Amino acid sequence: MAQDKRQVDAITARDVDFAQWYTDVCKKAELIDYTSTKGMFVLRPYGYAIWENIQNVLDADFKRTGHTNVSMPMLIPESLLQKEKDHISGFAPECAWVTMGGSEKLEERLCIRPTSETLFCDHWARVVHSWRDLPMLYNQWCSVLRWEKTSRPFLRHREFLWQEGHTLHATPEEAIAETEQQLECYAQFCENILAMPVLRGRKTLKEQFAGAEATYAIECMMHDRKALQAGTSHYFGNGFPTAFDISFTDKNNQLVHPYETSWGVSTRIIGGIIMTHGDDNGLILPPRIAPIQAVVIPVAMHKPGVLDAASALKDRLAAAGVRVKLDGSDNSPGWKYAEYEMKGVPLRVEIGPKDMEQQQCVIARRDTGEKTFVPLAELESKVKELLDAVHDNMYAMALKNREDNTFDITTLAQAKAIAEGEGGFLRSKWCGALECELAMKEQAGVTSRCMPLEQSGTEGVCPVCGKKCSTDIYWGVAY
RNA sequence: CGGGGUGUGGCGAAGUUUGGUAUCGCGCUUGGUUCGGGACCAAGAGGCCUGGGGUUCGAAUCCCCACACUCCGACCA
Repeated sequence: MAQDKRQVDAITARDVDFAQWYTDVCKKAELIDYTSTKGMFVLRPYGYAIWENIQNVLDADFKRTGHTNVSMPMLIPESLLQKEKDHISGFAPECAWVTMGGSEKLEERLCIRPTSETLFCDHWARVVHSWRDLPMLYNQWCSVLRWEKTSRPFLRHREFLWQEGHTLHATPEEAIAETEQQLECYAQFCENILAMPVLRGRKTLKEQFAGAEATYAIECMMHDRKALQAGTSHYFGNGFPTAFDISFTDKNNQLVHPYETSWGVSTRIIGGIIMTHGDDNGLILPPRIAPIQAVVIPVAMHKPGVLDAASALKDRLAAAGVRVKLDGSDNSPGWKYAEYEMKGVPLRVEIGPKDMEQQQCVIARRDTGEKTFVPLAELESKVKELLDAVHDNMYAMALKNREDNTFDITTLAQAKAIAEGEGGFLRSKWCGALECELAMKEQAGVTSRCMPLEQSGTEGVCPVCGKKCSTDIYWGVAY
């Protein structure tokens, strides 16, 4: 299109340089800004609004299953962090410490929380006494700090926002059920709200969370065929409760340790949304979390009645429960089209003098670019219908990308060829040996993503050692 | 943490090789004309060139040292 020449702020093409495209979108869609503190970012109003919508949906889900929100301290005494030794050895390299209080050196240094298992356990050790106190179903929305060496918007911040659920149960069965329930909660959130298809699976021992007995995750494929872990759910057994001396008297009057879980989703998932759905015109937001679901653009708005007509459309949509914005600024219509495409607004509603004569408006979809003339009488129903259609199409496109780029392999050579070529998910059997997992990393450059919960049950061979085995596993290059 | 790249008004760049006190586009402000895919005209405002040392009569430019961002690895969510 000739008009494209006027795009002064065009972003890097997605398939030319995906990393640069990603950074361009984060900045130009006004999601994020850099700060004077290395590795830390500002979530700007539009970026934070996405997070708020994610919070609203997830928080309601958590509450529906009986969880309540709490707030734990930001600082952890070193002695507390050291109680569970796998945990501290996993997190020690990325802890930041507070060593001074005012001008006084502290007797014991305090870790700025990288995660809060130890804080929850410390608290529970004080308050849990009886089986009647269980389960403890807690969650907190907070930020945590990990001293990362490199950072990228949303994908890796030194400080990031997340929610961490922590629960305590009387039996292992109950705790495992909780772990699975929360994994499924995340999976459905991704699929039904974010239009992101996920693989539900268990992590290998090597990829397991520090201190966990089992780690489950949902894995998504980004447009560049790399993997992003969108959420995790851990089963801890009673390792932490034992280390922290949490015990309760059960129904048989026996003093026993309870079983624990934790699960989390962070702002990283916003990076996943961007990299799953975006295109060369910028962001494409899933309608169900888009801060603006429809933007009304008046055309030739100096002409009599146009602005009033546009305003009426906005009011009707707002009354129908649609998150809608009217852009009455004096930028040209074309400028506004490009602007809201960059910001990923799912629907654009145009109204101008010609439409007013016809008692209609124009609705353009962000995902396909398709424009439809809609009689004004059908505005609300059509907008809702299109929002669902956009969601469904976004999901279908993302699923197609994953399916087209998932390959069954039986040898290391095949794995290497695919990883060095276009990339994608590799599906194979795995014998369970760490050496074979490491060989995949060293020779093919891929790490294990997960062992899917749905196992085929068939027998095959490990692509590295050739041994007969039946565990299905996915490999890929991860963010 | 290793290897590359970059740092000049809000953004993107030119100027650096060959030192002489900063240029352009976009954006911003004001006024006017426009408005169906990033409008046009006019008049303005805004930078001691990432920071700190050094060389020099004189440094955006040459030399050291920091810092930040970015890409590729390693590591990690």
